[in-house]
Amino acid sequence: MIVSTKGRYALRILTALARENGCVPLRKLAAAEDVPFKYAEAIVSLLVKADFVESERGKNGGYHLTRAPEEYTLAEVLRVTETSLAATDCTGRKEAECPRAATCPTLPVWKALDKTVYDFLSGYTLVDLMPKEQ
Amino acid sequence: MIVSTKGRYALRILTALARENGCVPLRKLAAAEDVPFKYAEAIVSLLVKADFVESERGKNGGYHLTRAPEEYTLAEVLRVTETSLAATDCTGRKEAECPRAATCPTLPVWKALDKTVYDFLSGYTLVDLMPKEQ
DNA sequence: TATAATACCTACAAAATAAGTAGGAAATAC
DNA sequence: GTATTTCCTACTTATTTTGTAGGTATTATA
Repeated sequence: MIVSTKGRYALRILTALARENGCVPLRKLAAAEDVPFKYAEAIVSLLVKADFVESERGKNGGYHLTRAPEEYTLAEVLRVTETSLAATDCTGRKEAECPRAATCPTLPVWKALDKTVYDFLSGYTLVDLMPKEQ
Repeated sequence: MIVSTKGRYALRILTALARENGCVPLRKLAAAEDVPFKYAEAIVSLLVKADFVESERGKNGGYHLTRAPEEYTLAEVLRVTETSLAATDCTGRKEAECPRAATCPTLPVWKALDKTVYDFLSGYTLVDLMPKEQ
């Protein structure tokens, strides 16, 4: 699988933030988006580290986006939340390990697949995940 | 990840078979391709069920392909060996479960991604995984 | 200044999946 | 009848994913 529950939760949280204008407490976001609150905390901490959101602490605190929604591609977001976006370990976590790599005829196929997926995910932004009004 | 160790082992076994003309015992294939023998047994049993290979039992037995190597697309093979080729649970194992499905704005994106990956994998066959002679 | 609401942090636990093993029964060439 | 093979069931181990528990630090506001 390419996109885990965690990644989809991250996208839900970000799109929920994109609908608001001010600072939104996580408890509210998590409840609205059906994300377990404590898990949401772990996820948002990744989003803060990646500078996708900024936090305000203390009472009335919460989170807000740091950019316009159309400036978050799915590729960028998922690269942060997924352990690996690579098609296989051969091009992901164990890329350096494989003794076959130099001559492996399959490796170029996985690399091309990685690029295909990455290009696809780069073609969508948060805006594409927000229900249109009509 | 899209393609597991199991799937890659299956492809190795099939390409190894493609290089031979007769019936090859699994013990030899597994040794040549660095696949743990017992795991290889489990994998080949899937390949038999999918009619990708045929077996001959008893002494001098083994396996052989049922088609020409160029008639096995990666998509076909991996659909058999991977738990799910879907980009997410939303389009895979839990497709029917999600109460959001009817209105989810993200679902069409995952479906398009699934198609992109599937089309990519349909564009390669075993032949593309076999080292060229020169 | 106390209180309540929030972000933030570390460690742990549970569930699911992937990867691999063990031990044999059934078939077949020789 | 023996050696070699496929085939079958069940189990084990490792890894990853998905969460949870319990607190500390920060801040608005009554």
